[in-house]
Amino acid sequence: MADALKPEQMRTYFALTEAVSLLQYEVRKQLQAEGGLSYVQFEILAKLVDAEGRSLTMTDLADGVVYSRSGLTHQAGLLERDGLISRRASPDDQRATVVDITKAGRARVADVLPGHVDVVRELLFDSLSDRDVRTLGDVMSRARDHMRARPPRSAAPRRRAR
Amino acid sequence: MADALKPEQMRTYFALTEAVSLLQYEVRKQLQAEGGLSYVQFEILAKLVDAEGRSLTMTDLADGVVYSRSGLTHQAGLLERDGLISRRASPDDQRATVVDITKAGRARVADVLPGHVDVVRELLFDSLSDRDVRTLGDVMSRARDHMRARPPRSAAPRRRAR
DNA sequence: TATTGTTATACTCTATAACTATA
DNA sequence: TATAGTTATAGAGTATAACAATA
Repeated sequence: MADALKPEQMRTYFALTEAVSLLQYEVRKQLQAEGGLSYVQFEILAKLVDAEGRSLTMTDLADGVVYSRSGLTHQAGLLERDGLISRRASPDDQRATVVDITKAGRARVADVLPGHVDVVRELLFDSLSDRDVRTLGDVMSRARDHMRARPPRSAAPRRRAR
Repeated sequence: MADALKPEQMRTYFALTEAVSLLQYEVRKQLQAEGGLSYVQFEILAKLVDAEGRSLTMTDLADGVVYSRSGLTHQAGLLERDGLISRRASPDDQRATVVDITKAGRARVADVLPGHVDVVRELLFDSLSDRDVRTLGDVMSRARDHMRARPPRSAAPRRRAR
């Protein structure tokens, strides 16, 4: 429980958070401007597109998104209001809600995706070599898996400040 | 203007955003739980601590933070209300507001920093070798510099979706 | 009893625009 | 005219807790 990070770790942490913050800012702006979508809404639609026809439950959608259930319900409500998704009771489990993406939803994704990709490429990948990209992917995949493997969100309370 | 990222780029983009998202979630939770601070508030205090006595203007603080002026004013107002910073007119430029961190502000940072560092180490650095850390730092520093070098926020309008 | 999902509600964050004051 | 900062206001996101329905 040392009280500081090594200088190299500090530098890395700051570079990582700052770069990602800049990227996120631009990505959010693009999604909003070109598709009227929040980032979460885009994530939901992208997951549904990725599901390739299989319909997903609210729980499936929540999985991997670090939001509360009610937050997801809210966002799904907005997407449904705009006709981008539809919801219905699951045939298998009457408690579950099954979500499908609509034609309009797919069209919306198709609308914003090119711009989204442009932003990511221009901001992030234009400054990285293929080798950098692979290395970055390896390192961050490892980090992500490590974080995912942690005890959920109900881990032991963090150390007391003192 | 190709319409897709290479598979390797996709993988890297997803790993990066997912890992950082998980990290941010935990960091925010920790700062709120142990110090009642939003992430932005913590950033402001950290910048002031880092300034080592030199006082910063609101513009200095806004620099590097991708928020609106009014947002910064709001957050600074909260910090001042809680006695963590103080504001006064600049002696040099009457238009400017000079911000200083108070004793209580420093104490608050000292309170939350250990827990903050713990979270970052446990979630991020525990899964990375020293070599990974250096590489990640190099790559993300380059990316950050590239993003910072971009035309501000008033760049040409993004490509039209089509 | 546990799980799925929604609702009601309240709070926080952020942005836009109008405004004051100084350079 | 341009810059520094604040205020007022409104909108969007998120969370908590209570709730209904099903497993």
